[in-house]
Amino acid sequence: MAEATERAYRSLKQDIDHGVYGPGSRLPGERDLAGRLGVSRVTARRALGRLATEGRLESSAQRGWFVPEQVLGEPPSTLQSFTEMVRARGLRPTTTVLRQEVRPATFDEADELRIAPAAAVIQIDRLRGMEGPPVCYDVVVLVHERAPALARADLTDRSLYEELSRLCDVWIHRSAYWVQADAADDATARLLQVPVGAPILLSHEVAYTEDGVPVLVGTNRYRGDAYRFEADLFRPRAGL
Amino acid sequence: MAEATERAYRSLKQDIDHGVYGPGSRLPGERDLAGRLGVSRVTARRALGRLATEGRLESSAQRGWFVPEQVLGEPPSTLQSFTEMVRARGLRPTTTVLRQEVRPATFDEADELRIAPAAAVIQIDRLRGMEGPPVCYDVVVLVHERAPALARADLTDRSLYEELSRLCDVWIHRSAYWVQADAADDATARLLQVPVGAPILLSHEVAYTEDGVPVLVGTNRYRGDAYRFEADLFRPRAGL
DNA sequence: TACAACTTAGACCAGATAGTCCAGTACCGA
DNA sequence: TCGGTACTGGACTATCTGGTCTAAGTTGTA
Repeated sequence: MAEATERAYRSLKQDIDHGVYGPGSRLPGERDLAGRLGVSRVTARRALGRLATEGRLESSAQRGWFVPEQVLGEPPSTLQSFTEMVRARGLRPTTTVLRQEVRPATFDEADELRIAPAAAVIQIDRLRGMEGPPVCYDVVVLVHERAPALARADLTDRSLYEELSRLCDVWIHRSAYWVQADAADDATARLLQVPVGAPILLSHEVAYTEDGVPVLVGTNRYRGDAYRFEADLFRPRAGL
Repeated sequence: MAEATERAYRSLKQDIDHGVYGPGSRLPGERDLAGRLGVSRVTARRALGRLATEGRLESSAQRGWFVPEQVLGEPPSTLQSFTEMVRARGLRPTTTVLRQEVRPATFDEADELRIAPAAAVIQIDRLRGMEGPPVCYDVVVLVHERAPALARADLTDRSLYEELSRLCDVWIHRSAYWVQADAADDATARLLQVPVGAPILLSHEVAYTEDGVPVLVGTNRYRGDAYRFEADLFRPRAGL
């Protein structure tokens, strides 16, 4: 396979592996896809065709390309919002907004978000639970310019990711994530109704759009006994 | 380098430096370029080739020459072994084997590993550190049949994943992972040299080959202050 | 003069590109 | 229910591109 086709093929395959296009979903149109891949439509079609022969994709004339539903499908390393995760467990997520204001960015934030220091950001503090006591204390800092509508949006019992998509037409595509175990400090213990020193899962996230533009940094503190972070990880084959 | 090639090289380099051809952009075709530079195509190609070896240009067959974007590499959502992670930080991983024996699988293990209950498994307990005090208490249970050589392999200061590949020709492709925050119990506290109740990052992993065959389940307990779990997550585009 | 190093023009190829046309599909408003 | 419209995958064409090769021309040096 030639170089451009190869690149397009790999890029598509990776997106499928990572669940960017989940099972059963339809890919963007060939013309759109070719544009995103930086390749002509004919080349994009060659890559799609190869994925189809491998059973990774199915085409339906005049309808589109689809990711086949697979019983044994590899669950992708998928980014799931708190709201989605709670709903997936059949519970109803609750969210209380503690703070929602526009302020200048700190140096660290400006660095992570690739904006000028002191540029306007929106800070949103929320307390989140699933029908019972609070489970998560959530602090999000967004670039004001990239999501202005969120400065005044009502996020009570709503998903920030969904509102970001609905109100601001911003879609989070990738997040750089880390989690570590920590002990609850005074403020966190009070908010999450646990003893000081209780185990807390501390997570930090920088979320990007498809273009690689950072949109928000989030810091979540979960009750250790009420939350577990799950992911599927892939191991790159050395040399490949 | 001869004179004509030298001239062409300098001219092109200057154009790139001065932003005539910006990052990510495509240069005019070789024939056109050769005309503008007042040299033959072969000479122009020599100059282009030299710029390519210097990393200032990239060629793509049948497409053109491109000015590389300066990329801040996107680390994929990658499975990294403890050994690899420690090495990536420039430290030397140390591993002490506490236990290494073949025993029948429990019901839970048989279920996760898709083997018959009481089938033979290898259990390996290790204490791991990076040059200093122990950081991780690591328990791995492998299917004996799928990796028999590991029953007697010496894993002191070695990576299990690497030995798995080297001795058993088994390559871990994907892992189902979860982590949660926990408090250190007596045994863990003693091994990791932390107070009872100190925050611990508890991780659990089921590792699969490319064929989707489960090979091992691992349970790691990390000192909360010494380890952080990192991943890149992708968000499936709902419905679109 | 002879030789080597460099440059040139030209041709050919497989791969890639933009563009067109077509028939089938989905969707929306009347 | 119907019709219009925008969009889709499928197929095809003409054109361009880098990669490779050959043969001839030019220049400088021994």
